[in-house]
Amino acid sequence: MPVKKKQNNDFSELVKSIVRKIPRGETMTYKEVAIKAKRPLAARAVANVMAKNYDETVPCHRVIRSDGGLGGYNRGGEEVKRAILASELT
DNA sequence: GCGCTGACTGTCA
DNA sequence: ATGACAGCCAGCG
Repeated sequence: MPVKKKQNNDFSELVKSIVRKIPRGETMTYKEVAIKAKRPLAARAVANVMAKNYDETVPCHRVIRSDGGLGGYNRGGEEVKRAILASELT
């Protein structure tokens, strides 16, 4: 019983493309991604794409909230975020 | 077609 | 600074 995930639509791939473009060590907020995805108000939809349709090709951990929080990938704290970033930076 | 939900965001109290 | 409310987009029942 696979987890419920969204289908791959243009929006999903678009969002994934945006996140994929994020340089390692850098982080982008859902809002920024949504804006680049031509949907400046679709921060939630972006989050959904990651949540239900996250790909290994998409470093969701580089996508954070506007508050500076991680969001839902690790849900631990900025420390975890730094750990991941540092890990890929290695 | 309607309503709910979600890894969200911004504003008001 | 914290809590609550409303708004937005997309998918699913």
